[in-house]
Amino acid sequence: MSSAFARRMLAWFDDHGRKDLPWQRAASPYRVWVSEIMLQQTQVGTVIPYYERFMARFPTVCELAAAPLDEVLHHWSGLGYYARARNLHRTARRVCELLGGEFPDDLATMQSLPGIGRSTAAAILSLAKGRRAVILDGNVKRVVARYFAVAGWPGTTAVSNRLWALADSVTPPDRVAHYNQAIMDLGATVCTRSRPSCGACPLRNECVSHGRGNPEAYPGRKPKKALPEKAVRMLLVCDPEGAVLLERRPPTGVWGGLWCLPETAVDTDPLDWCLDQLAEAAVLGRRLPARRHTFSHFHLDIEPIEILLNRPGSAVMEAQSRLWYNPGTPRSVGLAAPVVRLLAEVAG
DNA sequence: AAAACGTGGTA
DNA sequence: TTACCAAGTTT
Repeated sequence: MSSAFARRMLAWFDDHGRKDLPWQRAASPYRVWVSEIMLQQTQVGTVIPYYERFMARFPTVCELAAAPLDEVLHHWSGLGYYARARNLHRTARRVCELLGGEFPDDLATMQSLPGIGRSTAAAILSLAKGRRAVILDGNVKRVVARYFAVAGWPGTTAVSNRLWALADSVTPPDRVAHYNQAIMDLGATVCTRSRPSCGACPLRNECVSHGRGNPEAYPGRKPKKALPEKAVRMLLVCDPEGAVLLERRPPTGVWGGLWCLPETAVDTDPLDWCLDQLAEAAVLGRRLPARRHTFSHFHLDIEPIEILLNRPGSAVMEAQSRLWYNPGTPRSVGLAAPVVRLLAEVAG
């Protein structure tokens, strides 16, 4: 039995829903899974080109499992939240090697896979397998919070539990793939965070916050905190052939597993660093303009300094986690966005 | 429970 | 320029 909420949502979907997104064509658990991971905290327009490149290179879960992590991170380079890519690779190996290449049929097993939480598990089961499963992403939270006028910030357990229960109560038993797509589409295109188009909403007559004239008050905002400040120096150690020294980041933390420029404290002498780390004498090159990088949880002031070596990097002693990267002949490794920008500036 | 985890768009 | 935040999960 389906609610008026669901019936209106499905009728709206038939006329206005999105039905031609890349991951909706030939939908399969693998294709939906990759899209759902990419779409976590990331907008559709940003994801599409990454998705197309990724699926062209890794058409099946076992081809993804067989690939080196460096190549997976390479295809993720610039998308952010790189734990998603590391977990994607781990889950691909598990599904290919332990589950015979098939994704699980139940929510609990699906959710036990790395990087797949409650909402993503439900999205895969409903969108790719037609199973009734309740999703609660940012769009659903906004639609439900406004429709029922649920006060408070969804980051708290109490509000989150309430939203899950309400989302469950309006999710119909049939056509769940269309329904879940519909409520996400409505949140993305009509019930937007600011200036929602309530005149175009199929739920406006029953929407509590619309009735009260304050839909934008929902969901409640996250309490704001001052972001910590950090400052680092990034070394562009260049050899005569145009190669730049990169270091692999630790597997956890910011840019985990990616190759980045060597970082030092801002008061470290870069030439001393070369002597120390590379046993090489060097000269200072250009000083590039400092830039500010804003993460979701801190500010990072980056002070890039170019250093010139007088012999090829290949001749210089290199540690396990270092490589000489020549932008002219790029290797298939993951690079953080600020590093890509800096390399382009040095080349130009 | 709260913090960590990226990047680009928007106001 | 800064603040806010988008198809969340993990620790």
